[in-house]
Amino acid sequence: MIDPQTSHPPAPTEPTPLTGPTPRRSTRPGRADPLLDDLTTPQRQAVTHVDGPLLVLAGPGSGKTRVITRRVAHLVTRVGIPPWQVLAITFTNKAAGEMHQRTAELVSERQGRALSVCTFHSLCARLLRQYADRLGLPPGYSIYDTADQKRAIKQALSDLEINTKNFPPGGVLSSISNSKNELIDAAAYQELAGDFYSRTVAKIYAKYTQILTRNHALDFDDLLLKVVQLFREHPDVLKQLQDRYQYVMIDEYQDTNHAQFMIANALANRHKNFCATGDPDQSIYGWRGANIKNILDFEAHYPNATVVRLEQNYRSTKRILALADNLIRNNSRRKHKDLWTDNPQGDRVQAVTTRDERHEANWVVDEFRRLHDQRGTAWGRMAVFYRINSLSRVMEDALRDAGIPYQIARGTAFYERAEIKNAVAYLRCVVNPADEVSLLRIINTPTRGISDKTIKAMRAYSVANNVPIDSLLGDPLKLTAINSRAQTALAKFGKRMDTWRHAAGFGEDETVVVDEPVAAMSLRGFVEDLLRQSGLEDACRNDKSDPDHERLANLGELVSSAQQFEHDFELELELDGTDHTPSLSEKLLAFLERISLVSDVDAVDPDQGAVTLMTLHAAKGLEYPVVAMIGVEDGLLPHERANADKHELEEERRLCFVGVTRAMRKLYLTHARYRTVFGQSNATIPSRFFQEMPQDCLEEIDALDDDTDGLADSLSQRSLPGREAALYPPGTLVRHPQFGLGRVIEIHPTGSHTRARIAFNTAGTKTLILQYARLERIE
DNA sequence: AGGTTCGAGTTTTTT
DNA sequence: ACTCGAACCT
Repeated sequence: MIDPQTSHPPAPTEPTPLTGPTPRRSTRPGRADPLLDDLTTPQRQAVTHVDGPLLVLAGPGSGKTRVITRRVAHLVTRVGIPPWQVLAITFTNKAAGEMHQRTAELVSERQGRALSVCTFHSLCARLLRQYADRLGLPPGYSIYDTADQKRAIKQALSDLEINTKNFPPGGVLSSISNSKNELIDAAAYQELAGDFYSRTVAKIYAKYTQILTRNHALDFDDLLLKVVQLFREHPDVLKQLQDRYQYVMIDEYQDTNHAQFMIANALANRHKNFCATGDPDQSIYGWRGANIKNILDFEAHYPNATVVRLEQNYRSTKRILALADNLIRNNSRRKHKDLWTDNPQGDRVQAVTTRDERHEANWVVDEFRRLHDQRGTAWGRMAVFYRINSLSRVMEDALRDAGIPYQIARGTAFYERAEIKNAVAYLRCVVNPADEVSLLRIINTPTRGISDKTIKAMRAYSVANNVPIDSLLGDPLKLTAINSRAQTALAKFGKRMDTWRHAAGFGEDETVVVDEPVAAMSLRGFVEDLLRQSGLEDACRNDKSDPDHERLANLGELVSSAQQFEHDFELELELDGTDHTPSLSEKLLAFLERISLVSDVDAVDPDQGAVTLMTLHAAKGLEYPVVAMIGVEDGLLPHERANADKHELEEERRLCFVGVTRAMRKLYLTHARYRTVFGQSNATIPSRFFQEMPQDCLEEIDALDDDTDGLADSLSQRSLPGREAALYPPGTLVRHPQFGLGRVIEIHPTGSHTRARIAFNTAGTKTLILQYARLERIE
């Protein structure tokens, strides 16, 4: 597969075999090289940089991915660096996959496979499995997502008898998470805690850590934290890794947090071949602990660093770029770049005022339909961005009603469904018996006679005697507080779990050798059996609240995804050349790890031929010819929670900048006069960011009088746009009920509508749709 | 034991 | 408006 954007074929003269001539440490400048031919001077400078620290400050659409992939290919095929010495870290799994593929196209198949391209979290998960024994980690540890974390926090709160009112789990969790990212553990947090709130959080933090340890579980932050710990406590491991990964590249460096900074630095510290790419203006994860100073202070950390600025934009029109540039100039905490482009001027960016969120969604849908029907723009080339997920709903409804294909970038949504979470919890329990959060989730799901009372008794016993809760399944007689019927139910369930565990190849004691027929079982088969034997499948089949058996279908989908994963995983190992057939237990471990680390954008398929809906955060790194940003209102963008803090406001501005710069040709920024929140309609104010955009790049569209709710659509179909236009030639003096007197500047029919640009005396210049604007001709 | 109803909290963004 | 948990009912 060749990227259509790559205008040249991936040089057939390659590859240079691994066993080729002695590595050359320089390239010959005069000779044509397909890796360098079509690059600009700064791009080439970045690509041909070999040793020593390098910072690439890449503006939006400046060909950053191309530079990274070319640089890897250059290192491998021109300089002669063994591909397995190259480590490239990206922000999402999808980005990793794409980068891996695009790089692999430039080198030999064999070399491509030997490259390491992954995210920080997947790298860490892998290292922790590999070096589990060094840290005393159980190899089957669970990775807790936010929902699991909240349950653990709630458990901590109830163990400590702390009121969830004053200490909301979410808030406590984010305090803990921020601390972890700063490498502050529970003990250090306690030291720093001054006020009552922090002192209490310190207690919860300690308890939470204890619960996770007891459950053999790590949260997302722990993945990073434990690797930092691994490097600190085991210098030999670090040295081994430093020598293996001599060339370290980190993309989206502006979004790395302190822990990630420590990991990257530790890895690159020995050889100093550290290439960071990113753009401080696109740093949008500060709330998650990302430290923009990592990129701003790069040169201070590496005084001899080479810095390359990529300022030419290949993506957007002049107007879109100028609008973005003007906006971002309002930030103070940045490294200025002179963004420019050779692309055409393009249309003005349309700033659209609509009545409410339904009207807004319908306006976007109508406009997209017009572009599709009249200009032949494919659905897959259009996208809608919003600040918060809840805005997707109206948009979805409108697209569905209009019969337009769409996809939502919510890769994790599937795994958040209750039936899927249950199934996954079973799998986790099989792999990790100590995982109490997962166990409690499924112990009576579907119901099997284990009541809340029984569960309470189990927890009480487990806490009082400091024994793992799962041990009670094998020995329920210890629980004197419950009746014999409950004890039997527990024992039966314990037996069931043991059978699965054995089938999966996880013996209770390490000496158990897996039987032959068991080892031959597939991951798919195992998941299927588990769904059937656990009763999950029957529960879904008999679920009366789900007549379409959607849940059952989802379970089927999980089986398919297990099968798909199994196939990919085996293929991967096979291609790796390692002569090793993975056992069921290995496959299961890897499958669970994958499930835990999927991200929202991972599900976006650009070739699906559907309009794509996503949050501004998920949009980073993507581009679309047509983009509509909805809900561009104060309180939403910038978000109200960011209003107070100057830094947070700057982050909101960067978020807006990211959204704007995704657009290649057409951009719409819409806001609604009234928006319904919690079922209550509230008046809104257009985003203050509008005032920071250059007016000559904007076109204000007033859609307040449009009828895009479908009622008058049939009427407007009948009107003749051409004739209407003739009635209002440019120069005509008109009166608008709201805007007063104005003069028509230009007028043109567009499909069923006629648009008129009118300069009003007091209300400024607006573009109105003639059929809806109740205009009056003044003679 | 299991289902139902009622009330509270929810919505910022995510690996 | 919608989801989740706790109390309450069968």
